[in-house]
Amino acid sequence: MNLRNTKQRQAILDAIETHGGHLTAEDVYKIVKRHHPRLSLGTVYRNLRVLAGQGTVRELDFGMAITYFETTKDTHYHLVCRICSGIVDVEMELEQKLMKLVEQASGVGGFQIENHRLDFVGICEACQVKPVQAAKQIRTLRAR
Amino acid sequence: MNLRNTKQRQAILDAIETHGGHLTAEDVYKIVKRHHPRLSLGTVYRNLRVLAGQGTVRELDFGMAITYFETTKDTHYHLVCRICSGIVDVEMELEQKLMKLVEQASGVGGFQIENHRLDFVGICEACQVKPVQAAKQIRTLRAR
DNA sequence: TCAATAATAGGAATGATTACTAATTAGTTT
DNA sequence: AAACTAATTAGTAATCATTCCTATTATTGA
Repeated sequence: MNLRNTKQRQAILDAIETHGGHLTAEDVYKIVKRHHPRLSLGTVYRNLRVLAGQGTVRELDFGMAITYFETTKDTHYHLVCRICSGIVDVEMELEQKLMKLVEQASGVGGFQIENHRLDFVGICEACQVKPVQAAKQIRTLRAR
Repeated sequence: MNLRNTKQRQAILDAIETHGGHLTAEDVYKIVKRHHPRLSLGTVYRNLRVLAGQGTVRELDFGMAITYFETTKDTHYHLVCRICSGIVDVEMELEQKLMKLVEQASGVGGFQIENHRLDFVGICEACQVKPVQAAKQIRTLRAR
């Protein structure tokens, strides 16, 4: 099953690399559709999975019933606001420190670690000020 | 909106505290239903959310289209197998180290961090041996 | 150019989770 | 203990992000 370099796949990757981080599949769909009007949402999902499998893009799951995607070109972690679901990037390089700590920990056994996910949950600056309006948003986001 | 101590809510919490970690809402439903035959799945979801809001249980989202729940009584992190979706616990206490590192990082601004999520993705011992059979499983798990 | 087959568009199906509502309860007050 | 009130429940319908299915199209290697 050799991968082919289709226009759609390339355009999807371009969209993710051009627009900073944290795009939903729907976001990508809207962006790419501008130049590929016949694009199908299924194509977006399929390619995002392919690209994630290659390690070209990273899937982000914050427990909000929706998946975000970003390029793996830059390494950073995320602050997720539990009120408005906003995402802020934190520049940090922890890879080696974390790996060292895990190796020392008990329970790892023969598990072969490939990568890790770390994110911080809390309340962003804006929501500390106006908590009420923002509160509605998360309910909507969580709904399916 | 004062919380009440219903039999169902207590039984749901008991189930999570009794059975180690990583239960799905469906798991909890089946366990509690044994003693509360008229239990509704919606009641389980609602109470899991209430308990998570209280900080009594922790929600685990590994990007597998399903949410796991566990008691917050013990602190540990998780190794998630990307083949069979199995979960292994790692005993480690990083809270303070991580918090110190984040404070030094750039981009945090006025964000008020309440807690964090850290998990490691890779391949468990079993799936390193027999990768083929296991491969099917994840597709099923990911399907909605 | 041409065959082989990966990928696509479009739409239907899936399934975890949430929403809704009438009936039931826990906790409180008389 | 009876009455009261708001929280909670059971049961079921609805939601919606994501996956699946299939006929058609496009890419690539020969």
